[in-house]
Amino acid sequence: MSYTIQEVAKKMAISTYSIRYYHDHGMLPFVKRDANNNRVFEDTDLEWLHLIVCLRQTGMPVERIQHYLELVQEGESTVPERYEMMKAQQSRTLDEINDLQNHLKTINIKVDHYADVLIHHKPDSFVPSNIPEAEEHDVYQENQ
Amino acid sequence: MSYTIQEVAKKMAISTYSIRYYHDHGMLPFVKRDANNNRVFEDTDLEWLHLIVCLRQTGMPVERIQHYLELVQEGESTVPERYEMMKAQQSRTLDEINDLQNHLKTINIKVDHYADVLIHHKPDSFVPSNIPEAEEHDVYQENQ
DNA sequence: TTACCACCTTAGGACTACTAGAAGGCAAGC
DNA sequence: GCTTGCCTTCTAGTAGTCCTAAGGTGGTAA
Repeated sequence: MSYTIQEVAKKMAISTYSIRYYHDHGMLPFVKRDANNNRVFEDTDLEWLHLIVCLRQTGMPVERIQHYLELVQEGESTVPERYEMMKAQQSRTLDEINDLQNHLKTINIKVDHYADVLIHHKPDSFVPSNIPEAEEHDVYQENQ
Repeated sequence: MSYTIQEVAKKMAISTYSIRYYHDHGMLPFVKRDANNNRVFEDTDLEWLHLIVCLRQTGMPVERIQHYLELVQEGESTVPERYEMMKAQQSRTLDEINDLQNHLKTINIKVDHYADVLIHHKPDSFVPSNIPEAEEHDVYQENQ
């Protein structure tokens, strides 16, 4: 199966700008062109792109993704480094999900509060946000 | 309690650059200065900042956050708009958590695969990513 | 045949939200 | 008096994405 850039954008739920950016920066090395110089995407290109989108949306910078894709093409000797990269990305993503779930609690409190104000005519509190004790971070070190 | 910018950065797990950025852009309207022109943060400022960090990290643009904070200061008449904003943010965040959990599955497959290659000496597959059917999006509309 | 639409292309600039560096002020300690 | 270390402001740079301009191609329809 072949796809146009538009079809791929729709399938992956990203913009055509981003796809061209990834292609122009060497992250989609197997994409072909047709007689009119238009990009032609095959299923393997979609698999590459799927991984790129996955890594990008879990916070890996483009430069690291480029490095990872080079490692894949270098072959089996690079498996240890790729393993470490994926483990790091795994724990990053778990942390991010955890952070988002904590943030969701804060947002839920806001939603519930405003519903109370609107439906039960409770007074609006000016306090913008209550900080749960557990959300304090004391491990953060700047400039390291 | 009063805090320096450094202490606040540590507490909130963000950089001092970001805090200054938020302050300079009017998002921390109550922050005082000491005799040496240094920023002095009180507990209410931490509450504001906590909400800013929460909204920012769940994807709300700075401009929208500024607007929200203006609404809070305008008083109770703006509760309906604030309610809509928080509900939108709630569903955005739920979607993002869901996306991350799907991406995590892809990463988990990679980690498991590399572990297999390293420990059980299975061959490395060149296939970068298998695209689950369920992850295809056909609702995406570009330029809207 | 000409007009028009819808898609593609490249090049280049604008934008957001930081991020970093330079240069300097002030207070405490030796 | 000097160093250290924190703070300040100002300016410039960055990543990644978005957008526009200007143009090419193919299909259809009056």
